[in-house]
Amino acid sequence: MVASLVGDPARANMLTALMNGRALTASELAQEAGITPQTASSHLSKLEAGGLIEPEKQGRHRYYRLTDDDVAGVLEGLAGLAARTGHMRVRTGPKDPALRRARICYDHLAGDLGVQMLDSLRERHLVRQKKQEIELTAEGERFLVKHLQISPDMLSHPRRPVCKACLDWSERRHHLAGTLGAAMMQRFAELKWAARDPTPGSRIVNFTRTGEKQFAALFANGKE
Amino acid sequence: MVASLVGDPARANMLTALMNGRALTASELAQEAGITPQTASSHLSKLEAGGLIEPEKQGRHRYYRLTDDDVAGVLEGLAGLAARTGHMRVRTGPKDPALRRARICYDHLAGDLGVQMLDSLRERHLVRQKKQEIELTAEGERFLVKHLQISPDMLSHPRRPVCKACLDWSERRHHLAGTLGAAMMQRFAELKWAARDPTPGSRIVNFTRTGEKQFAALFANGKE
DNA sequence: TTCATGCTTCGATGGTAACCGAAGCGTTGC
DNA sequence: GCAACGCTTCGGTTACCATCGAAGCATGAA
Repeated sequence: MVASLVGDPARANMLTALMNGRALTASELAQEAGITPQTASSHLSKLEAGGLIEPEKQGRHRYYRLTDDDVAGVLEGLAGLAARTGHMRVRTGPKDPALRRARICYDHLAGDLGVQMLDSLRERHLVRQKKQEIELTAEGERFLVKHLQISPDMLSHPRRPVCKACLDWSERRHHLAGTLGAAMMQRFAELKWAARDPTPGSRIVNFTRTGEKQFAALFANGKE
Repeated sequence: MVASLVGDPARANMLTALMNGRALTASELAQEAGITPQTASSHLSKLEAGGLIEPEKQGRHRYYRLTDDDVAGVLEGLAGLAARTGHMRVRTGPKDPALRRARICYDHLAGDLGVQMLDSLRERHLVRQKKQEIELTAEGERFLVKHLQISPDMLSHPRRPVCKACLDWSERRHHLAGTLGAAMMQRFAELKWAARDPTPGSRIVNFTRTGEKQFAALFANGKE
């Protein structure tokens, strides 16, 4: 049964580590799960037999990746159910620091930097938020035009809200979604501040050195 | 962890028995799983604590049902993965023929007819699919407007893809999910082609006589 | 009240599987 | 050749948890 495979904490940690789409070696996965290589080897053969992961030999390394998007989708679903009950596993969210820091969520910025950005906008009254509803203020509109050359007209869409709060997987706090969230992410890419990781299937967003500085200056946070 | 709950064979059998959407008593579930009532009781409290099932007291009976469609959806997904490896549990898919033919998966159409629909769309190049990604073609958009009065603008959603492949529990093949899948199911209901079974909690979708004809005409399949 | 039914709690038992140490095997590099 | 490295296999230990018998606690019927 597939569920029992995912049910074991060690295996669940391994699968979580593979959720970013990249392949990892057996030893890396062992370290992720906090177990010895020989135990990990046993787990990995079971996961492979169950069709959840696929191996790829490369020299003396063995890389493992999730079999396909169906597997990833079911794992997301399970994580979703787990999150509802509040009975989250101890290790919450992605372990990969890069993935934690900045990643793509659909088409906008998520992770540490995404949360920080929304915090900054809220703190300086560039947006107003109550619950999931976010509203762009007049100052906010001026800010966007001045610093990011984003005009409010570009943002309206028949069915999609301009601003929306999106719960962050790793941070458990909100980041900015909606057409504005997407437009800002696109602008960061155009300005060469950041780019999606070239690895196929990766959700990591890499910031350049200067991009990170500019970003930090623009979205400074009072608490830091 | 949710997965470990589903992982136990006895609990899995109970959940499978509940997959038709109806509520069953504790003793019935014990019999389904082939265990004594006291063991079943222990399992049921765990499933309830995990948020997978909900109890309803009625006299000296306790009826249990799946919490909601999300739970059913994730269970479908797990069953789909299990089916792929050939390591199916003895009880394969839904027993009820009506459930096999057409049922609700989250908010879209699943079962024999759901799979047939996506097959037809793909075959006539109304959608393009590679793996889990499905894309609506220009012809597809025209088709939707002409035959189902569904305009593409209605479909965009900040957090949900328009099209998505969803692995079918009984058929082991994909059917159509996403906002389009939901919109089409809704349209079928509005056109009185089909309706969810009135039994509370049931996931069966009943097609009317004329509805079935219209559906078959619209989504004819070359192989049949 | 008294009894029957449906379900839960308690306590003890047993089987399964995760886990690690040690040894084995294949690959890479010197 | 030899050594280092990455991973797997084997054996034995341990911890967890599913399981059931017996008793307890409700509800409903007589």
